[in-house]
Amino acid sequence: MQKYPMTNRKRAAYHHGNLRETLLAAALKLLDKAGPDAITIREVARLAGVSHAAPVNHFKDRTTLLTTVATQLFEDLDEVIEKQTEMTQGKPVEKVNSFINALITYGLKHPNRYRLLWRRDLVNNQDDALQQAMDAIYDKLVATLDRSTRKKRYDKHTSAVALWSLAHGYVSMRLDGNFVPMTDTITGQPREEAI
Amino acid sequence: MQKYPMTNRKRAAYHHGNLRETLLAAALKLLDKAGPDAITIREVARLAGVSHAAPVNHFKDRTTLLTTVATQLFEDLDEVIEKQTEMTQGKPVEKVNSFINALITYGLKHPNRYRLLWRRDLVNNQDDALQQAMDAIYDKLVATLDRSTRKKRYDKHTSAVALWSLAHGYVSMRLDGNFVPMTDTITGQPREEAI
DNA sequence: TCCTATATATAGACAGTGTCAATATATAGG
DNA sequence: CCTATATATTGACACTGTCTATATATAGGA
Repeated sequence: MQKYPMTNRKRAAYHHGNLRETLLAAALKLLDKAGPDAITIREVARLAGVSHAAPVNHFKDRTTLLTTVATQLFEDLDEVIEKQTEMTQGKPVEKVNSFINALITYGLKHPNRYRLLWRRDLVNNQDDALQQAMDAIYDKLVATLDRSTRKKRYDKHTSAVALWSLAHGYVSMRLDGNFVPMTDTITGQPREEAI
Repeated sequence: MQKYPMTNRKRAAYHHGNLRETLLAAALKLLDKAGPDAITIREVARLAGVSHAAPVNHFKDRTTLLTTVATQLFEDLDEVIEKQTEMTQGKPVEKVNSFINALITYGLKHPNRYRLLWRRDLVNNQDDALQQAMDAIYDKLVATLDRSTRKKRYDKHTSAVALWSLAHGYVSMRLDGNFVPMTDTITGQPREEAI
């Protein structure tokens, strides 16, 4: 039993039935293939097989669509990091290691997703869900960091921002192709074990 | 004696005479005012008082224009850094300090210029002049770093990339408004003396 | 079952964009 | 003076995001 009847099996009905998710999937596909700028309302609609104005019912405008995509990506990243840090044994500081490694690995593995994450010009930075998703990751880093040291030489936010900066700067430059490609210059070891 | 006669003092002649520089100045103005995306061929032409297709004679396309602007900005930055490090006294490592400080200060002082510097999607990354301008700065950091330590614990490129990453990541996040605005969390001192 | 409010879709228009082609005008050099 | 070349204009095209008006489908109450 279908929720929305179709006039025939091939053509979608006037009402798509699941357009919101279809649009998000199409946007993600475009993102991976051609980067953040390739996500246009009209192309996404085209991929979903609807008219160019249909998406407005689910996303007020392009910014809203991209904000939703970015939010989902942050949530994905959070999950990845969660898994990585969770299965890490040893001293607490090893969890910090895992955290940063997961971040870097994600960036190098999904260049265009990572790029969208930091394209503040493409999203609504005031969006609650987006802020929450970002905060969740940052808070996790701060907490992990806080548990990793007995004597606090630096404020935990200081360390968190410094670490995150280092990782983000590194990934950005790797993705941009700036400077030397440097898989193992930081530690002299394979990157997956670096930092 | 003007190079190109004018029909009257108000209206520019058919031939502008100095359009290339005028376009670059207009682009910079737009950049500072409204960011990289605000630099459109047509708006730049409008500011210069020429038709929308006139710029093509000086810049093949928008990417070429933005590449030229970015190149000039890198050259500017190089000069600023040069001056800062040059007038820095004390141990060699103080020059490294100055270098990074100059970089961060530039970013916080000229947010939109700094943003353009790292918008690889807007420029032609294969452009010789651009690459040369970028390399000049990076090479300067490597050289400064190399002179700052007797015993090399790390490869100089390793240190350079790490330092640059840290600074760039930090500035990016400050400009994006991510996390806490943190003028002095890194050292507990005013930023101009930090790192 | 019908009726209506609401959700969801379409089509068409508008202003804006980059870029191209055809054309016009100015300048430089023999 | 005359012509090649540099530089500018106008107009067109295919895109874009967004808006309006309109059409259709669904859901829920009478």
